Amino acid sequence: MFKPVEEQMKLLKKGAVDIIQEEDLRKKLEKSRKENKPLKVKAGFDPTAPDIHLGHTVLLRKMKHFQELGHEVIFLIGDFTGLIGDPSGRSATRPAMTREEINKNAETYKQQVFKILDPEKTIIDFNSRWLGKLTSFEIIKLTSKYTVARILERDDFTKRFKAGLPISVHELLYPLMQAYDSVALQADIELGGTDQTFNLLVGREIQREYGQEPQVVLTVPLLEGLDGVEKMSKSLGNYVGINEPPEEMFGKLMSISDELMFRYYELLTDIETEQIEKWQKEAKEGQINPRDLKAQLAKMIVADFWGEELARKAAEEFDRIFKHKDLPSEMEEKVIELSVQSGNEPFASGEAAKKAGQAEWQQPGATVGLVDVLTNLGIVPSRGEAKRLIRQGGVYLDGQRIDDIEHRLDGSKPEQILKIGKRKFYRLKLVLK
RNA sequence: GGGCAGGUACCAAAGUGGCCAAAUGGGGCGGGCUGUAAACCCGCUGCGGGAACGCUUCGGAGGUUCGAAUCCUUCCCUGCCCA
Repeated sequence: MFKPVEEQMKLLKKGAVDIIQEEDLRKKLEKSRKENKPLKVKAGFDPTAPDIHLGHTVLLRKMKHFQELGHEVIFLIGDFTGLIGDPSGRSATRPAMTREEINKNAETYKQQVFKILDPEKTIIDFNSRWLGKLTSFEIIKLTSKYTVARILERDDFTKRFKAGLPISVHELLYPLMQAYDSVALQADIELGGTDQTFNLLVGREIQREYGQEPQVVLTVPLLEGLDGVEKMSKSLGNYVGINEPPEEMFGKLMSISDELMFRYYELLTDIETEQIEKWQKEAKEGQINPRDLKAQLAKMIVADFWGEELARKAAEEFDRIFKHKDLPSEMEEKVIELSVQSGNEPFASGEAAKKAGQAEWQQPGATVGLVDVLTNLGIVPSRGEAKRLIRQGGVYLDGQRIDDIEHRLDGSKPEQILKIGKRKFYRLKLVLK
């Protein structure tokens, strides 16, 4: 039933940063094969992000590898630990979440992970199931199995400690709680991003304390976000959500740097490393246009979530707009109501306008200022922002740049294409009221 | 419990009675160049106003002053040292 150990090892090692200990993993695989019993593979997810993005999929893909090999994958939602706030990778205390938020996010997770994981083979669990039941006595017993010095070894804590930043006591408990998850589940393997290494290792120690065979820790790299520097995260806004529409996804992926593109190939596709390296070389030597490679990557990733057909369409749409400088085939429609009343009340009222020699403002008929259009439609947050945008030449009406902040629209053209910056298009409708 | 140092815009960080809507850097946005890449160049970046200017902002609340981010009181928060 199970594939030969070395064959399994090859797939599992692909893209992994660390396997602690590799020998232990091999042994576990051997035992599983001999007894024809799948390994319990656990990966914990913090319920902070309501939307799964490509960063999460690096780990999900690794989970899928285990599923493909016939092992039991547990998608653990840290609903209890979410109440504490994971300090990993943080320079500040993470705010605790409410029960409602967590539940809502957990639901979203469930809906999304199956775009990658096999629903038949995935067990979803919540750590509140056991952590919520621990008595004070048991918690203290758990905490007695680890020392403060060891917890402070952790990078995040050390950094914060040295920088004089606050660390709350409950944060120190986090690694222990997560470790206890492994005890409760009797996990054979725990997966996580490299930022989780410490927590995962504590799991090994604590399992030993509870008389279990320590889990194997397998870490995957953190995916850099679109900026190529920070890790991909919702809060940094440098992410590609797996629920995003194909065009959106495609566009975002086309905006990444060349360097990052190869990284994404490595971590987000099944392309062999050798092939990626070859492309890298060819791009450098000018044999391949990096743009084309990027388009291929974008297409592949979009296809993972939306299918080939939609991916192809997204690519076409992209070319249409940016290569051929054409209009998108679909644009959001925005409607503005014009009324004679509003038209007769420009910025300054009668007296003031006259004084300033701005009699032309008094034109009869229904008009609306472009600045008002932008703000009223919620395209920009404030009028100042709208003016800045116009003044700097970022606003186009029917392809023509408008850089006059006093530009007004009347009803003569009931429908126009409003373009903001390089990539935002709207179908603007003026309705006379 | 005592002593010390701090809390400034999205972030970091200057400013220590008027010239401060607040230097500088990062980020963001717009423009240019491009391959919606990187690098680079230019501009903008509290709110309202075409502008003059007005309004709100420097942890919270009070106060001194013609005038406060800057001085005083008090409260909250953080770090360090001592106990």
